[in-house]
Amino acid sequence: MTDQRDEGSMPERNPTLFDVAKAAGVSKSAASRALLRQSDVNGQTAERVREAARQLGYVPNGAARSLVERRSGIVGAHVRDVSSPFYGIVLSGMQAQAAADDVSVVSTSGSWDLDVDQESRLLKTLITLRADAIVVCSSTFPTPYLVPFLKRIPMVLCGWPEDDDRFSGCFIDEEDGAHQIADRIIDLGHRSVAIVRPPPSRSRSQARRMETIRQRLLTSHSVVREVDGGDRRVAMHDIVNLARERRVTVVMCPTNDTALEIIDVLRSSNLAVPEDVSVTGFDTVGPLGTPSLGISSFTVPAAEVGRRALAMALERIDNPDQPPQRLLLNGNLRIGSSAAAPPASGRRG
Amino acid sequence: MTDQRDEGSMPERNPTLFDVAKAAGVSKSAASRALLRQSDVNGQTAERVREAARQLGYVPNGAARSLVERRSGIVGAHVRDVSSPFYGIVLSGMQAQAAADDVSVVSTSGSWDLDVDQESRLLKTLITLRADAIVVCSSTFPTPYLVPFLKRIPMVLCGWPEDDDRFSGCFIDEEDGAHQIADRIIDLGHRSVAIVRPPPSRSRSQARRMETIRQRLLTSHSVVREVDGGDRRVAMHDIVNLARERRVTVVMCPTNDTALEIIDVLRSSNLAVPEDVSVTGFDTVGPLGTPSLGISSFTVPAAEVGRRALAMALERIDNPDQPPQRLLLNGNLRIGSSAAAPPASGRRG
DNA sequence: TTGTACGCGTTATCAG
DNA sequence: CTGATAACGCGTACAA
Repeated sequence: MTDQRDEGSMPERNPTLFDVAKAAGVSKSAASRALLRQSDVNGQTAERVREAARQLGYVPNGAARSLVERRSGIVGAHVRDVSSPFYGIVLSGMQAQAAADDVSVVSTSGSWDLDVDQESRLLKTLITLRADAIVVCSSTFPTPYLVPFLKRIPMVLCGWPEDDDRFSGCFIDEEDGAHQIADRIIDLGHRSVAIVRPPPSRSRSQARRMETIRQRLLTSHSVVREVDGGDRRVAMHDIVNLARERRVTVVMCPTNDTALEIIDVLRSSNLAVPEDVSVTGFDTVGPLGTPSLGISSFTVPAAEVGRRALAMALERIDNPDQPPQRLLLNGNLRIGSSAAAPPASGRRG
Repeated sequence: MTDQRDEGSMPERNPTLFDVAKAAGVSKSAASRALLRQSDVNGQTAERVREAARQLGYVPNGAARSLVERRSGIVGAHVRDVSSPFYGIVLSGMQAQAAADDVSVVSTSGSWDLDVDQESRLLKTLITLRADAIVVCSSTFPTPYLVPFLKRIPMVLCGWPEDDDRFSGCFIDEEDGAHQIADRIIDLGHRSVAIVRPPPSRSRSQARRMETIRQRLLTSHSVVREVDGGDRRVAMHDIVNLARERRVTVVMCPTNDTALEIIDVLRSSNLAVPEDVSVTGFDTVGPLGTPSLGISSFTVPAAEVGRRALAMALERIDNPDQPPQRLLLNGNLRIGSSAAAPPASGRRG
């Protein structure tokens, strides 16, 4: 029954439901019902309460509400690397769906160099918040770490494919994308291909996608030369040499960032793209997706992935016992001005 | 004193402190003290409690803790547009600082097309969570909407400058950047300049930065032609014509995305960059910042802005009554291969 | 050192 | 229609 409180150092305290009730001259319960717009409340008093709430700038305390309602009304999203345009757009998509379904999405995030402990901490933040569901967007966090929570809270993975079939998830069908772009390069007539390997620690999915491309190329008896992308300077040097000596007619990259950079380096070395050598990227989203840039790449529906992942999460909140469900979304291959048929003098494998 | 609970539809319930205590054969309070590593607790029992907590996979309920401690231990970040590389990197910077200071950062986010109501909703989410402080990264959300909360919760603005001096904030010194890049273009000898205006609704800061550039150019008696960036196709058409007719020798863009696209369009139109026409961008972060692309631009310390903004927020939690504090961080001008002296035949203003 | 009792702000139940 | 009252899970004086 404390009516007085000790003022902290902050000038003003967040008004509580009690404050609103007092101002409206009713009890907490009546105020609560009025604000929740439940039916069994007098229109007069209800209006008084709402007015008082507005005057005071009342915002309900989610902690208290979460405690008694046993649900927080928020969905947590963990995004390993927000500075990646792909995941930024995924997050935007989730937000759009959230607005439509009247839930709040809050996210924890980091950068590409997070280690497992740091990501665990971020996930624990979401668990501590008692998010009603969690969407995990990280292509490096080992799923076994998530398993203990799987029985307690709906979880869905999101982004690039994850094999663990204990989990639900919404993914880009990247194997299909890798096949599409490899096939197209073969169709164009290329048989001598350089592929750029990303540093494996940075992204499992990038490594895997290039491996898939390599496998596919080999089925057409192409000659595939691998360039280690670990050291950027060395990689650029190697690529220019390969192209200049006509040992490859196309350079395939794990991302569009890399492709863009390589195109620039090649042109600076007086090699014409695509006349002398073609270049391809992957996972076009954001600014690098503008048509006029013409990077040949696999364009992915990032926002759609976010939307669907959130929808899956919400569905699992209502029905937590359903079996894991996996959704693969297709991207589109777009051959822009950075790729064309190999030059006539190009070697054949 | 309820010992039994009704199992919901979720297979397993989150274990509570009570569960841990029961498993360790002690009371809730003892368990609490053991987990909080307070001193007045027997080493034996403490270990038993911690073991039980580990066995059960206990994660404290943040709502309950927040309620009793009257602080949530989380800092909220609202980011209007996470798909923008700038804010993605700002968020990464905040996260780095948060890890160092042992606080959790959770964020709400959207995309560039959020309206005021939607952003209000997102902010209210953070207030409802009772975040201990809030960092607002939005160059369009009107500060008056924030004022009511200013007295209740430490807030700091972050990103591009905001004039309202009731607020603390950490910003890029973009006026300086605008001056630097304009001055440099003048120094290179350009006197006929096209500047691309962004659609004003999209970003106040972009509009303002171009206006600053324009003002600065006028001091050197340059001829400034404005191109409305609202319709991309029309803008591109206009720019190509201006360049082809030698009515401008340089095109200045509000962002690097735009610059990159324009460079590509110009080159496709058989205009050499920078030989025939120079192009500049702004706010280089992320993939578009790779040196080899050579976009001439103002490069900004986005991660640093995030770090400092979070540090300011934490400082205000401890000392909420301090007056508003503003921090301006400088970027670096980098003239890459996209800008050079105007061609000899370039007109003079 | 340990347990008991209370309160944080809210919703839900049940008497009036 | 309204107002007490009991939880929700946790930290913490206070008593043992």
